[in-house]
Amino acid sequence: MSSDNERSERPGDGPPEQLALIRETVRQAKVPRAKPRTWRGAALAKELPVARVAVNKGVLHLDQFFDYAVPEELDADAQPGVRVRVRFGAGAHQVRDGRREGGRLIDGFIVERRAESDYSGPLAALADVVSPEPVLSPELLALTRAVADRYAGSLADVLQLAVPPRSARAEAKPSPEPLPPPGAPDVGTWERYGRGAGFLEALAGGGAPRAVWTALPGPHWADELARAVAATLASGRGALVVVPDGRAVARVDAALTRLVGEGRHAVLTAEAGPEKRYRQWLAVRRGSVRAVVGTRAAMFAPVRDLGLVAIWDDGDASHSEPHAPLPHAREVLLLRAAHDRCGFLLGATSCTVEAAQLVESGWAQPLVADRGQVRRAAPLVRTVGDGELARDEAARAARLPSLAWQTVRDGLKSGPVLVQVPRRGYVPRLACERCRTPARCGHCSGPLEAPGERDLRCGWCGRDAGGWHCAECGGTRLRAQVVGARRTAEELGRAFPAVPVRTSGRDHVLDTVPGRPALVVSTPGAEPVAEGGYAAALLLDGWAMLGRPDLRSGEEALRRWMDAASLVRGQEDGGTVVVVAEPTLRPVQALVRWDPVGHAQRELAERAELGFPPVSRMAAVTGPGEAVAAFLAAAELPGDAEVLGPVPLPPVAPGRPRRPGDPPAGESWERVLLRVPRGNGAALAAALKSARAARLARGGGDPVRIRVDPPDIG
DNA sequence: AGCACGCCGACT
DNA sequence: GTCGGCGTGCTC
Repeated sequence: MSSDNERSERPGDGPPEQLALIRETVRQAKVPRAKPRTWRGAALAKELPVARVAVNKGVLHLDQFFDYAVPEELDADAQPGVRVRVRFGAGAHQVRDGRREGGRLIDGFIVERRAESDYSGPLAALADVVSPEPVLSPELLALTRAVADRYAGSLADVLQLAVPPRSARAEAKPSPEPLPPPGAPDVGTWERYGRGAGFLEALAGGGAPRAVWTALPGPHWADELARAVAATLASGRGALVVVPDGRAVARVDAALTRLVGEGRHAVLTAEAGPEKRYRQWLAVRRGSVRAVVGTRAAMFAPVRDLGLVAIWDDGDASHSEPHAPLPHAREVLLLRAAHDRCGFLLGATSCTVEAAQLVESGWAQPLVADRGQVRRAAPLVRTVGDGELARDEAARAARLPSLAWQTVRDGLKSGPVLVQVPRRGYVPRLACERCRTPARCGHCSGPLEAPGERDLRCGWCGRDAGGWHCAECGGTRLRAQVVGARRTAEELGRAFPAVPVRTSGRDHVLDTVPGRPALVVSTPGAEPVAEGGYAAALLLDGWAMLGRPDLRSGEEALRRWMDAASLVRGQEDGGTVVVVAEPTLRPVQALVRWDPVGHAQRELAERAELGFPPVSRMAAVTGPGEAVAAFLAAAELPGDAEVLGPVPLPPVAPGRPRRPGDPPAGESWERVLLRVPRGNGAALAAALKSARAARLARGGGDPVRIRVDPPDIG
């Protein structure tokens, strides 16, 4: 490539034939040699002439380091951690016109300078040092290695996630001088939690406490996170906070600025352009700022002397990285906490089973408020079951129960009222209009769907269900069990014509709304914060959330309800929430009692009984049936690994957004689940990795997809 | 992934 | 005899 020639022929480079070094012909190279080659005749670095390079190529069986010779001209710049270009490929040994030809130029990172190589063949020379900026520190290398191993992925894939693309302009700018550590903050609203003050003190005193924090509902969580960061900064160490989205970043950023001023922390989000992002990242890497708040990509931020890693709302799906090897921010931060022996804080209004397990295993202490605090902060929650709804004549006409109407009407007297509706695109579950029995397929009992206005078919087997009648009451009319955001907004708007209606959803997310009476219709996750809190909330998406046949559906429904209900005033201030869902269901009861931890503990106990994650570690292998079978036959799985399946994967329903791991359109794939006891996850990942490497090396058959911690086990 | 080496059939 | 098919294996 011409650009390469330009590089290697720039002034200051040695003569190409010298760079070509030490290379005898390929034929001679085949002759067995007793000793490694010497660098006869080549102008090489005098000290440590070998650079060990992590080659940035995602191919799995190349997941190893390669040694290159360091030419004298590159000696000064070729330090550990810098980006380099190297020739890589079978042609790299060819010598033509005294210059090494062939082999593609690819990117990599120097991980180490050494005196000699343990590779027996002749070494090629580094083609170039891209920049003298050492971006891959030993700590970041160790972390990315650990993440790759945890997820049976390659180091190169993880490096791609961890090290942002270079921007020469950003590198040219010097980062600002670091500010001295701030003073330790006072406890603020952490006093509401039993061990909250002690947790902050431990951080400020240089300790490494680990906690799962169940945040009280209300607006204080961002400030409380910021105080944990400030306490860590006060100890002279760095801190890292990962939150689900840009709105949450902005809240923590603002709280942190109030607490420690500007210049002590960096914000890392995808929203900033690549150059700005790299500039912020460099400021962190260079030690100019000691604290980071950001979205999931920030989980790899190279914070110096890490004293605390924190994650907010770990149940939020955006903490799952959608690029290979699909790591989850919580798991990456757990690896960092273990590796760096730093503090760990997992906070959420609700509670995932994984969080409950960190407490149950004794690894983390719980940070919870007592029931009195909870009662003060949480709204009054009331339920309307579907049966009740069906018997309620007024509700049938208006599609909303009278309790809900009453709550909205009362709430609007004193402030804004939040209405949480399912996201558009959720396929509404259909039910008998008269008795509310879910409509099921006569052949396979799958749920019925109405993709068009008129069509009616089974969501599992696809059979037409035109002549449906209710198996319970003989009714022939159906209703959607959830109502769309727009229609609900319209109806409520018509019912309260004097009140403004605002909507917040995917296309257009409101950040805040004023404290005046208004109807605020929002999809889950997009709820704006109301000044002074909402007077009331109506949670209408219960059917959509709980109807899904997913292990997490209960936890997920509770999380979304609690996130919305947290924006409502406490019950002392009249805050009321009405949830339209069957009151006997476990997540509904947990919402009424405001007991997310108890819910997670019960889920965890159930998973333990069934051998489900996180009590066990699972991995999914998917692909064409023969490929999955061949892969399993060749893999040397750990002795205690259970093989579940294979089962055919349901084809991707038309219209459903594609997720990573979905088969290509039109293909039918199979899936096998592999299960090992907790603690043997590393062995399982290693076995999967070497099996895939062997398969790729042989070039045999269709590739399979491997997913550690599959999210959607039935 | 590329790319070269190597051991088999049709051509000057 | 030699050119070239693409099966197999390596890349510092």
